[in-house]
Amino acid sequence: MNQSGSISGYPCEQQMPYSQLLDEEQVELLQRNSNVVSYNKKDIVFRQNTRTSHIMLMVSGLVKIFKEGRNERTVLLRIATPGEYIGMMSVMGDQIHQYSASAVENADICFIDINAYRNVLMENGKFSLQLMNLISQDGLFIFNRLMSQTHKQLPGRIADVLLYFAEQIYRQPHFDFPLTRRELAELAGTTKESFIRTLTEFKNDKIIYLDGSRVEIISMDIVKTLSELG
Amino acid sequence: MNQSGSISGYPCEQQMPYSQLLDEEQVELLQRNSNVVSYNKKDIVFRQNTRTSHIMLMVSGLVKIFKEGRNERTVLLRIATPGEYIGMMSVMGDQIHQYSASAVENADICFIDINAYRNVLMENGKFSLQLMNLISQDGLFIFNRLMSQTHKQLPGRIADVLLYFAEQIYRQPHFDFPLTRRELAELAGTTKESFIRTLTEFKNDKIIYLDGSRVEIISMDIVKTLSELG
DNA sequence: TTATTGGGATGATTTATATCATCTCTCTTT
DNA sequence: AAAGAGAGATGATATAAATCATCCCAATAA
Repeated sequence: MNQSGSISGYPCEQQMPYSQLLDEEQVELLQRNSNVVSYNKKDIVFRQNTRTSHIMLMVSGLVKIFKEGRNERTVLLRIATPGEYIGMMSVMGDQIHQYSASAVENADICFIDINAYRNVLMENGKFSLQLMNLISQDGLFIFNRLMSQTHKQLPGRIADVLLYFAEQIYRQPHFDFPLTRRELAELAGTTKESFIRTLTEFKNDKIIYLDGSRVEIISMDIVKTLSELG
Repeated sequence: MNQSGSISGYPCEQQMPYSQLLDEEQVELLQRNSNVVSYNKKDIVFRQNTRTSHIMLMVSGLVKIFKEGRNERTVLLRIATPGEYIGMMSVMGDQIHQYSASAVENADICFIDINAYRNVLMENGKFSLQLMNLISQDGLFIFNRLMSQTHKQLPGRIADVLLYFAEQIYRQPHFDFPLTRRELAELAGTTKESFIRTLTEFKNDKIIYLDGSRVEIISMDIVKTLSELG
């Protein structure tokens, strides 16, 4: 439930998108105002409804971003991978985290002081425009994910989850789910039981190979079709 | 289905958020590169999957932003009011409109050349940061709306629609729906029939007064409770 | 003027999926 | 070694909401 190590700030630059647009002075400013924090699997990074304190950039590992519902229902929005900012919309928006984040596997996250970062944005228009682009992409992505959850039915949503891991996270058609069935269900906007059932059907229909957390997409075409048909 | 008039560019400045952060030269640059286009009720402003061409700022009227589903299902995301940008996330994101927009009532929209606007962003860090804030807010807003649609059941979603008009659009507890029942249903993420039924229940329960498109929220407390309980 | 179309409203029926109830299996914990 | 505790799996049941089928009414077209 808590943070441990804290190494030098320099991995931040490597992972930071468009850091090549920064001049030496700007890099150094960010450097001086960053530090990397390590999290263990299941550690909470931040909780929704708390004030934002830093810009956070994934250095290594996986972190899940989720919304905890008042009446128990929690929704998993996305899995953040190295090189991605987390909580950026909230930092730039109303300064209150709109969702929570926790480590799915051990993760290092670079914390950058907001004011230093804003100063860089203020004086570097190109960098600033690129960040705007990232925030927009991020918004559109979550938007599409939620559209999937709202307006597709189960098989389409499960297919979306499979495609998400295969295309966005692992970039290959075979992988191990890094999440429990319950979490996967939250990612698909359904219940654990329904998720399992539908996944089992996919397995029986030979669309995927499945053994525990091991998955191999046998027919990518069918998965894509299911996703498109909704 | 088409655009008509086209007046001088100056209303843009009045409606543009944070225009007070611009210097005279920047205002003039935007001025020279803007023009206002008038739309009649039901006119399409832009269609999803088309390339973005301009920054668009609402000057007057109401415009609905919606996603058209392949298999007929269309989702109404929000109603844009004067002073709001439309399509901004797409312009700043991947340059392809992710949704469509059409006039709900006669509307004037200021079209600003993207390059002129970007130039201003590049040289005016404060303005740029504020825009980032707007985009983030916008993202969080749509995010919350879709969360409502995904994870609340009907009464909660209908309550959300009522609150949306009462609080965001008209800022008073009595108003006329500017949309048909079908469109309202799309806003609530349901079908026309289910929407009508639930609204009728609200009426029978004396939570609202309802006559045609006329609505008066009698018990704001109950509506808010319904929204919160989901 | 009559016919046609589209919105609004309701009842009856169907259906997708959540909920409930078990059962097994594997880890921890003691 | 025994006893929980939690994950995965599967069948039975319940239910919210979609779909289907009408009907009315007002606006527009022929």
